[in-house]
Amino acid sequence: MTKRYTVTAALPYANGPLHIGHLAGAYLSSDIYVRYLRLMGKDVIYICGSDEHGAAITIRAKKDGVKPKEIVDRYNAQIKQTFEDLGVSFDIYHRTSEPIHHETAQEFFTNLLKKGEFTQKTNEQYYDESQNQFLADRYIKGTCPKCSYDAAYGDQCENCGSALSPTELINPVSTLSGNTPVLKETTHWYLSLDKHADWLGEWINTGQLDGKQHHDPKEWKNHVLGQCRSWVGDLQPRAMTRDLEWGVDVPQDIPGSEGKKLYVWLDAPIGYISATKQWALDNNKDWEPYWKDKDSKLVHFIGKDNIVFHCIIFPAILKAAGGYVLPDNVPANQFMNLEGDKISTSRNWAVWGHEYLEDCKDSIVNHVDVLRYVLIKNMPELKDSEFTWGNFQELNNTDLVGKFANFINRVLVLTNKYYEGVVPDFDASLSIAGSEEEGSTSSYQEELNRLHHRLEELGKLVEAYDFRGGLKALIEIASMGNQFLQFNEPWKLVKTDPETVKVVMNLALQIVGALSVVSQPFLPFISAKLRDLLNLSALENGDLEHLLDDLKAGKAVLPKGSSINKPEHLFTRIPDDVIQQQIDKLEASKVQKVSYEPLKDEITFDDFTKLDLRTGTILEAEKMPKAKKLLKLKVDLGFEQRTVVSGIAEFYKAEEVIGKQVVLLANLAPRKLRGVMSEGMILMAENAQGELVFVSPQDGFGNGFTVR
RNA sequence: GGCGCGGUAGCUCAGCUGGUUAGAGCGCAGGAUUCAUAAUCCUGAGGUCGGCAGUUCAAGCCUGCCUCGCGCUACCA
Repeated sequence: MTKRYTVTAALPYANGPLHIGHLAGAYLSSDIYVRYLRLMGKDVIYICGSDEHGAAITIRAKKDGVKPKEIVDRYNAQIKQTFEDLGVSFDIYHRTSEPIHHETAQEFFTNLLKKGEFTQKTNEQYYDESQNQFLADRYIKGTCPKCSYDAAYGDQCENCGSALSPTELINPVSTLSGNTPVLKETTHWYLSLDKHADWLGEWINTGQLDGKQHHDPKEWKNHVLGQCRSWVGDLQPRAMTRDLEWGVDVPQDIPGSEGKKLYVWLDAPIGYISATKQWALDNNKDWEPYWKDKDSKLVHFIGKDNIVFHCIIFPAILKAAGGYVLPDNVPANQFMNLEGDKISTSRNWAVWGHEYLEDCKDSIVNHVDVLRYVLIKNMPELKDSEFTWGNFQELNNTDLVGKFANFINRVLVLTNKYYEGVVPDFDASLSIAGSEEEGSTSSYQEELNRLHHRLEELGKLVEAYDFRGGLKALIEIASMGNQFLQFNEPWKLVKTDPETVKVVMNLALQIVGALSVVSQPFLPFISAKLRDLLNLSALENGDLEHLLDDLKAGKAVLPKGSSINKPEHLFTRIPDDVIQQQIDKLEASKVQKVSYEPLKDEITFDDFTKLDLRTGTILEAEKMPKAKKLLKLKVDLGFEQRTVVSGIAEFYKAEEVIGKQVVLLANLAPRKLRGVMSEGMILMAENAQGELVFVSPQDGFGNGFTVR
C-alpha cells in the first residue's frame, strides 16, 4: 500500500530558458500526476530545481564575460518564473548551487567511497600547461574528425552533431589559452557499475529487488525498458568525478581530491534529495520517509535523453548508498518536434515558454491553459510528437471552445435564464433522456453513476501515466454533457414539462461541478475560474476523492438552492492573425543568420607553402564497412596512387565519385582510420548545413600537379 | 556498423497475453437543431495496418529479411 509519493521532474540545466519540448517532456506530465494525487488526498512531494554546474555554464560565462554564478542566477530565476506562470506546482524548486546540496552530494561520495564502490583509475586527458589545469571536454576545440568542422568541442561537434571525445579532435586547442594542450595523466573515481549488473538486470527485467516484487515492469513504457535492457547487458565502470572548476568539490579530506569535482551523475540527481531536505526544513517536516520508507513510491519524470541516467546509474547509486527506495517507474517521454523540425536551441527553432507567456497574454484568453492543453494533447508519451500552430489553433477552437467551454456556457446561461442562477430542486423520480445514447431513457441517479464512472476511468488513466488519455476523458465528459443537453432539449421541454427540465438542468450543473474538480490537474487556471463561477471554494487536497465518494453515495456536487454567477467565456476562438504572427516569428528565426565561420589567424606565405596540394582522380571507391560516413578511395596522382579514407559517405555514393577530379593534401601525415591507413586528405567545401562538395580542378586537367 | 524504440484512415494518434466485418478525435460530405462563443447533436465516406517472405486453423499484433524516422553507441583527420 503506497503511503506517500516522491515525484521528481528532471532538473533543467540553468544555461538557457525553457521551451515547449521541455514542458511536454517532463513538467506537464509530472504536474498532472501530482495534482491528481493531491486531489485524491495522497501524501505527495513534488521536487524540481536548477542543475547549475558543469562546463557548459563556465564556458557560457566566459563568453559573456561574467561569473558562472551570474549565468545560473539569471536562468534559475527565469526558469522558476516560467514554471510558476505555467502553473507547474512544485513543492520546492531548488538549486544545486545551494550549500545543502553540496553537502548532500559530498556525503554520498564519502559514503560510497567507504563502502568500496569506487575504483580509482588513471588515464590521459588534455591539460593546459599555461593555465595549469585539466581541460573539460567543452574547453577543447579542434577539427571534427567526422565532418572536418574546425570548431568542434571535445564532447560534441555542433556542426554535425556527433558525439566526440577530446582525443579524437584533430589539432586540439585549449579554449582557455589558445595553446595546444598536452596529454597528462589524471586520476578519477569510477563507480563499479559492472558489480551491480546482476541485480540491475533482474530489477529492470522482472521488477524483483532483493527477492521481492518491487514494481511491475509491464507498467513501464516500452522505449524505457528497451533502452535499459540494451544497457544492462554491458555495464562498465563510469567516472564519477571530473577535472572541473564549477561544481561540487570532491570532499577535501580525501587524498587526491584537489581540483576534482563530482560529475553530473553524482551531482544532479542527488539534487532531488537535497531539495527534499530543504523542503523539509522549510516546512518542519522529515525528509527521510520520502526517500527511505518502503511505503514511498518514487517516480522520476524525464525526457528520453535521461533514461539510462535515471534507470541505471542513479538506482545503482541509491542502492549502493543503502537504505534508499528505488524508482517505481520512470515514465520518460520522447521528444516533441516543432512544425516538422526538431526543436533546436542553437538554431532558435523553438517556442520559448517565457516568450509565449508574454506574446499571448493579451491575444489568447486563458493562454496558459490553452498551451497546457495543446502540449498535453500532443505529449510525446510513446513516440516523438509534433507541435504546430495550426493544430494549436484547431485544438483551442474545437475542443476547448466548442466542446468544453461551450458546454459550461450553455448550462450556466440556461440556469440563469430559467432559475435566476439558482441550482434547481427537482423530482428525482422523473425520467430523462440518457446522455450516452439518443432516445434512451435514464434517471438522475443513473446519470450520476455514469458521471462517477467517467471520473474513475479518468483517474485510472492518470495513474497509469496516460495523460493524453486522461485529457481525452476530460473532454469526453464535456461531450457527454453536450449530448445530454441535446437529447433532452431543455429549451423545448421548458414549454411543456418544466419539472423534467429541473432534473435535466440540475444534473447538467453537477457535470459542470465535477469538471471544476477533475479539470484541475490539466487546466488549473480554468478550474479555479470555474470554481468562482459556481461559487465553490478553492480546491483542496482530497477534493476529488470526496467528490467520488459523494457521487457514489448519490450525493450532488452542487447543492440545490445554491446560486451561481453570470457566465463568462472560459476560452474564445483564436483568430488566424494571432496564429500567423507566431508562425511568422518562427519562420523569421529560420532565415535569420547563416553563421559564417570567423576568419582564422593570419598566416605567412611560408605557412601556406608547407601544404602540398595535388590534383588527382578517384580511381576506386568503396564504402568502409561498419562506418556510416567513410568512403575508402584510391586516388591517382599520376606518379603514384594513394589510399584515402574520407568522411563523405553521407553525401556521395561510392560509385558516383569514381572518375571525379579532386585536390588532395598530399603531405599530410598518414593516419589509420577504422583499420585502414589514410594517405592524404581530399579537399571539400562545406556550407552552413554541413553539406560537402568536392573542390575540383577543371575536368581533364592532369593528375599530380601542384595547387597554389 | 551495433543496439533500442517507432512507421495503423487526409492529419494527430488508440489498438490488452495473435481470434468475429481494424478504432477514436480532427478534417471532409449530408442531415437535425438554436440554449450556446456559426458553437452543438446525428449519419456517412475514407485504411494493401511501411514492404516482402514465413510460422499458425487464424497476424496490425509472432519470426526473418528489406526500407524509412528518432534515440543511444562505435579506435569514424
